[in-house]
Amino acid sequence: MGKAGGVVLRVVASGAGAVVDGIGPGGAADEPVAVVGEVPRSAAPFGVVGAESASRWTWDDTAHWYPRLLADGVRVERCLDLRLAHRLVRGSAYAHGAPLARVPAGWFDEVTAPADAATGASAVRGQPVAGTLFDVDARGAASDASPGPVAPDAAACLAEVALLDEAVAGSAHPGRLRLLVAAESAGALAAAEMHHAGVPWDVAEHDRVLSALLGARPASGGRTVPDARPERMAALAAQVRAALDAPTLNPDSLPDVLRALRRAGLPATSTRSWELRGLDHPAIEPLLAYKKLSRLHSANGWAWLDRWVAGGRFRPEYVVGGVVTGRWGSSGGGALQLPRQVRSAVRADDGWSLVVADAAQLEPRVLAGLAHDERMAAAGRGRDLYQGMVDARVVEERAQAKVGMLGALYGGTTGASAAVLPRIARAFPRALGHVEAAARAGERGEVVTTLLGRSSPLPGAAWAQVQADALDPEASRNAESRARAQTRAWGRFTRNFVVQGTAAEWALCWIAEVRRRLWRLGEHDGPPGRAPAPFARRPHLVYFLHDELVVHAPHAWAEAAAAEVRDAAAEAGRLLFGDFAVDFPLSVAVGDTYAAAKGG
DNA sequence: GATTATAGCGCG
DNA sequence: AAAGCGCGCTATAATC
Repeated sequence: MGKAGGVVLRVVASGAGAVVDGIGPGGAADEPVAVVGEVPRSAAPFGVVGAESASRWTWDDTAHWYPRLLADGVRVERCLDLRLAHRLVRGSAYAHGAPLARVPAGWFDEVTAPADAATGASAVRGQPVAGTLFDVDARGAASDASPGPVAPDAAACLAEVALLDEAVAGSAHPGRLRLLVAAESAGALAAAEMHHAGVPWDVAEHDRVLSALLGARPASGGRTVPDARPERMAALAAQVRAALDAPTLNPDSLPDVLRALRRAGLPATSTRSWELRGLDHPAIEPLLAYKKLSRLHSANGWAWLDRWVAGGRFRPEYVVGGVVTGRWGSSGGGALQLPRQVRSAVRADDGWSLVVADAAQLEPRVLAGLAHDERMAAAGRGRDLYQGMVDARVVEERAQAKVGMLGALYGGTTGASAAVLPRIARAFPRALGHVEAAARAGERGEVVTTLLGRSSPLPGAAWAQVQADALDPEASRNAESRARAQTRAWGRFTRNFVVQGTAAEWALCWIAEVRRRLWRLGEHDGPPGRAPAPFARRPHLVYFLHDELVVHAPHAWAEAAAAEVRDAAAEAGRLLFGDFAVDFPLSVAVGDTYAAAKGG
């Protein structure tokens, strides 16, 4: 028995592949804890998974360990990800006085662990890393050049647990921080599981979409042809060249295009689509069409398909905590930017369905809860929030509500948004007051914090320098206006941070609840599908996009899964806002493809 | 020749 | 028709 912070630890097995399991004194504040130094090839023999589902696996980095377990078909119910927890708690204004905040930056402060690339690559093929499991951990002993921080061993993990426990217990909001850490950790599990399961991808359908829009695929066999554009793109390029009387124009070269436009007498200052749309010239239409197709071709065309889809699955890497606000990032294939054009290629396996859910007006609803704005919460209760604003006579039309609300969240100061902002401010003074306060704090260079305790970064040294320059008595007007612009920009960032960040917390709770509930549904007794173990007979998450998720479920279980997704959203709202009632309605659709389910 | 920066556009 | 926030990715330009 060892004691670390308020957590009692019990050694289950030790040595190479050490697993340390433990049970805390009880209560939500002292969850059972397991610390894993190294994970054995299959952890099932240790009996800490499944049968003892109350255990909370604790490890340095979910993204490093969990893919190996999943490759063995092992699912972990709960975990504490020390790296994610460290970054959250250390950076949180709620815990600013703790010793944790003063330890020197080390391995736990890295955004992503160096060896993750290899782990991810192996998981892409659904195979465990052969022969490396008990080898020297490559993360600390990096091949050559820069050594970097050393990966923590079990003792370092235990020390980290103690520091975290102390910091959270002594923080301004221990309950919120615990929920945040648990939700972030659960998100890491979900992210690894989604990578493992993959998005079911219909390559033939994707190819049909591309061929229909782009025309015949250019021959790629043999050597590369210099001007090997798909048929439709080549035709449009020819039209643009003809219209601009520029026979050698490369439509992919921005300076080239800009020069040609100006030579044609057009007042273009850039080649951005929205600017081109305002110009009147026969070259514009084919140029815009070309750019649209070019984007599809380069970002999500055949090359993308070849590179990112294998075995009927798209397996992006989700980067939990990869965005300052707490949203996830992604790497590999642009998972969070899948254009609508190709979403029909996301297709359930035979005998399976997709449940596609997205949270309606998530950010404004979160703001209502965050600011305890009862009138705003009421406007969204049981209905579309923007329609509710029309019904309450805040604005005349739904579109005004939407554009005005977005302006409030982002700090818009111009156009239609600014025009309706005063009416929204009058109707919802608490909500608007909350984001205004966040903006003012940011303008003063202060930190702002989400509901559960994720704090914004401080502006960098360059920011301070610009501010200092402007205070110089001999500062130019230019320097002053630069400083002012920068101040306002940081205010817009912190204004949005509290809302986007708290919305990300809601989404983490949602996805955590969904994965827990889906697993509880149990195994379907039909034949196994094409999903890898442990999900072959179970509904499972396959895609997550900020306020939207997709579940892949055996056909007969799709409706049950959809119900769980809805209930999970309500639960997420309760977890964040407790007794303050805010509705979080979802649009949920069950269908064969992502596009169909979205009504597109 | 290899790297880094930029413009532009996809998503929420 | 876009602005105001947050991202990732690609092709090309610029730079070493």
